[in-house]
Amino acid sequence: MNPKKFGATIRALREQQQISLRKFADKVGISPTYLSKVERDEFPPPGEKKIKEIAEALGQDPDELLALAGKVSSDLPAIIQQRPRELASFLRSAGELSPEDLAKVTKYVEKMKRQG
Amino acid sequence: MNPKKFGATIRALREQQQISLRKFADKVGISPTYLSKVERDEFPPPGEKKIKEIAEALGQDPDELLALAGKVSSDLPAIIQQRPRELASFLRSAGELSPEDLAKVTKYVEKMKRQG
DNA sequence: CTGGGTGTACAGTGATTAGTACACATGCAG
DNA sequence: CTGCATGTGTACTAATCACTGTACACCCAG
Repeated sequence: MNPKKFGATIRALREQQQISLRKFADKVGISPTYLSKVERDEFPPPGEKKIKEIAEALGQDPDELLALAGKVSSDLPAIIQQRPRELASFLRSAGELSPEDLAKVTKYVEKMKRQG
Repeated sequence: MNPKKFGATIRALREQQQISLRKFADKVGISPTYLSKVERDEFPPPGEKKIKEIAEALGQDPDELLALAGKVSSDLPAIIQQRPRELASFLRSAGELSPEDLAKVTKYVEKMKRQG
């Protein structure tokens, strides 16, 4: 989507929690320099692991934050690889579904899981 | 899955079509040296683009071949990023579904698409 | 016995990814 | 006006990725 909003987003959230850049960098295990550049979208977002730590520290959904960074949690590709044809074609269809229809599908799956 | 079967698989298929390594390398746009190493699983599989050309040249499903290579077609992550929460949670559920149940879900989606 | 085709060994490379260290400037508290 | 915290500019770097070129040994046809 918008490829330049990751940094701005996490900066805003960090400022809401009143944490200094250095403290936050330290908490998520990166250098302050790097975080500074990332927050101003001067550097691309970090790797998956760091993004997940950032999400945790900021109380955000990791998948959402990864998406903002133009990434996807690596367990999802791993799942797709188990059944490439079915899941690939599902996803390509799902891309065309309305949000409501997608919600129906999700409910359908939930039901199946409950029934075992 | 088996992280060392990609090369062996494409070598077998290539030999079935009776194409020489050099000709095949040329056809898919890589060097013979490289193909040789890849086919003996001495080098990791090539990038997505080349794998798709290989799939085409061998008449295989690209998603299947990509999966063998431990990869996923990049349009799928792109789709997931449109609705990270829903699709991530769907996939994590789908990972636990039996093949039959997954087939049911796929049919359900197909039906929705036909109905618009 | 040479010339073309087969696959392979060895050695490297250019681009990208995911960062780091060090030094600096500004502001504000005591 | 010192001293400490804040964020930032400059300059690298180590590792990985996705390959390539050159040269070689082998086989077989003519």
